[in-house]
Amino acid sequence: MRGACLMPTIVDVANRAGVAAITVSRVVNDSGPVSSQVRARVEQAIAEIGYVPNSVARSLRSKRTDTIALILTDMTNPFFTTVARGVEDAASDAGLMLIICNTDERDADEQRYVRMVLERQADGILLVPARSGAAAIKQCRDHATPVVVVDRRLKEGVADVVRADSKGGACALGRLLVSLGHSRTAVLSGPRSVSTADDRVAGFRQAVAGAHQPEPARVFRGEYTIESGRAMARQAMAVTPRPTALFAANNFIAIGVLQALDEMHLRVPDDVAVVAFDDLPPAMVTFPFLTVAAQPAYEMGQRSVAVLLDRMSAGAAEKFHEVVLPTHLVVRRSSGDALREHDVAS
Amino acid sequence: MRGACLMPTIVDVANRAGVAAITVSRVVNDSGPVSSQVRARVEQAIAEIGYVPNSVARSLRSKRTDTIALILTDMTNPFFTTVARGVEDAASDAGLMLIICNTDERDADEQRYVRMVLERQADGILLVPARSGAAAIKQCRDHATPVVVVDRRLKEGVADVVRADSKGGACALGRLLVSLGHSRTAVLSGPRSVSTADDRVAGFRQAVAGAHQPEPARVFRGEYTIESGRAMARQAMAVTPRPTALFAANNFIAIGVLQALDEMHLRVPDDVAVVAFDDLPPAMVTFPFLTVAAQPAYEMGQRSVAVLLDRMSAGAAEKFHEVVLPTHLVVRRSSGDALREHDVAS
DNA sequence: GGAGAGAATGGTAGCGTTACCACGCTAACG
DNA sequence: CGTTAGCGTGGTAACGCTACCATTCTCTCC
Repeated sequence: MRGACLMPTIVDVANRAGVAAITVSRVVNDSGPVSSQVRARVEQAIAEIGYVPNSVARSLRSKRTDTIALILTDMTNPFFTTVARGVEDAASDAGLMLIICNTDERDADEQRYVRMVLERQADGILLVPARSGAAAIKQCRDHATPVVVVDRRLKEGVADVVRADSKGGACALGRLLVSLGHSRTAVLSGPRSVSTADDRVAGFRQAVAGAHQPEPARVFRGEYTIESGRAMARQAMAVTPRPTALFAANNFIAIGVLQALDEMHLRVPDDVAVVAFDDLPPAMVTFPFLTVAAQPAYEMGQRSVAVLLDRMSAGAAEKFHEVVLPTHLVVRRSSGDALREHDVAS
Repeated sequence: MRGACLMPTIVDVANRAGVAAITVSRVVNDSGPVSSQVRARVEQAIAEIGYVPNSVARSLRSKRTDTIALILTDMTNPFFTTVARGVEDAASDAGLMLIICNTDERDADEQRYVRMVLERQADGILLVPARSGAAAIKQCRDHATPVVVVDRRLKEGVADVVRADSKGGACALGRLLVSLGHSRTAVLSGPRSVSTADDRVAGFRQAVAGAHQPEPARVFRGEYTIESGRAMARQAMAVTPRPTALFAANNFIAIGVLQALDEMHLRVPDDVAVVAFDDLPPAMVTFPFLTVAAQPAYEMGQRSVAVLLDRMSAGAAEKFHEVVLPTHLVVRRSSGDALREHDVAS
């Protein structure tokens, strides 16, 4: 069978076993009554000719591909790597294969990928929207394909959403800094059109404002990149009097911040405290140092698949759900000890 | 069209444009001569009814799915994350979608995934074999589906291979340690059935032996995991006289080693030098510390796709290629300075 | 004993697309 | 002027599978 360019089909199996094709189908899919003798004959025939079902043909007929797609911004971001792994495990458990696409935050690529995935008749799509995601979601709806939006918020009731509590996590970090005696703080966040970046600013400011601090947190907006984190850290530390604590709104910004502070010969936490959103998986960091609001990335991936499966069986009529997962405050050395009067004054 | 559960088909477009289905097909795929008037009419019809081609039907007819699969051990390993990103980018450039599967080094899962991917008629498979990969490769060959083995070596001429020069990289690290004056060294490597683990041991031993050291490098074999790295580090440092330098054969082992040394209150590089295979992406580590043999992970992904595309157009007859990418020695602080006589004696 | 239920099997007709072949028409050529 | 070439277009028949309905044969029940 190796030499022949034609793979054996269900009819070949049927002929060899002396039954009808549909009977073979029933054996393969366990989708109908088959006597044990016939089943044995069919299974033997399958083994003998090395039959492998063609799921393209099956999908054309059955309208199901048992395939879902995960369209995200960048799988090399450790947070999304972990989300993706959670998705893959859950998909695999449900008998689904996973297609992965990286948009690098580009709307055009997002729409291109959604289009390709829809052409392939994926049963569902998990989308981390680059910007608003509006066009992508419309494409899916027009094609009657379920979508679940992952990690980022959306205008109410446009699609199912699974995300972490960015505002709450940022608020917790803000309260921590306030409790340590910091009153001059800065948030270094991501782009304006990205909901997590907005929420983290809002949560942090709320914590600081709620504590009746003399001045609100200063806000810097850039990209979710190391380079941008570096630039924002320089800007933030150029303000006089300079902040005593910085909040980096994601892991890449945090790394840029630490690098910039090092270049400026500022020690963390002695000269300036640093807290951040997103933890790094323990597998990637030898000695954890950053105080963070950790997101349950793996669970987010798993839950996203669960919500997608629900939507796939419920149909488009059911009203949309929003799952908001709690973040977890992990206090490490980068946030430092409580400030003494002396520190605050200087 | 949103309400109707039936998507418009090529025939709907054809009727609306007043042409035959095949003509629409030619417009969509640019696969034959079409007059500009007809093309315009067809394109208008497509836009009006929101036609999206069904590539399942196309694949059934054309025998091409424009989809490839990457079956690897664990996408959360930063090395493989980067490989996967290289694969995805190259696949996307070639108009292919990418299916990703994690085997966690389990042969059974590898075969299950290969089977699922073959059923889906993927045009090609990139495989990081869990163990020998023999069964998986046979499955692919029986199904006349091209495979490229990534990262790991294989018995000659079984399939195309794209990998890094594990032996050379390990050898370079060994020579570095020797040149720094180390004569009591240990290799902490991965499982016996994994070629990279074997090659890294062999390369390191060769460097040490070639330098006419009084004693060969001690060898410890475990898993490519943090836990195993930890355990091997404890074993290695329990030997008397204890080694002055350790070589961790991958990134997870390296992290385990550093953690174990810290727990034993041994300083790196003062008390013991450490070198490792695999670098961590700059995006994940604030202040790089480890001296490593860095693999060109992203390029490995890209090259793998290139080789797969070649194989897809060449057919199974052409003889197999092996691409071996060079590693890059990056000397940082963990390997320390040259030992003084005093250090060696103690 | 006839009706009804259900188990075991098969026949037929597509699913939506493209491969293959055929046709008519215009242009170019000896 | 007939012959060839090739462009533009269409008809038909698959690709490999399963939904749907039909058929046969038991077995049970009143």
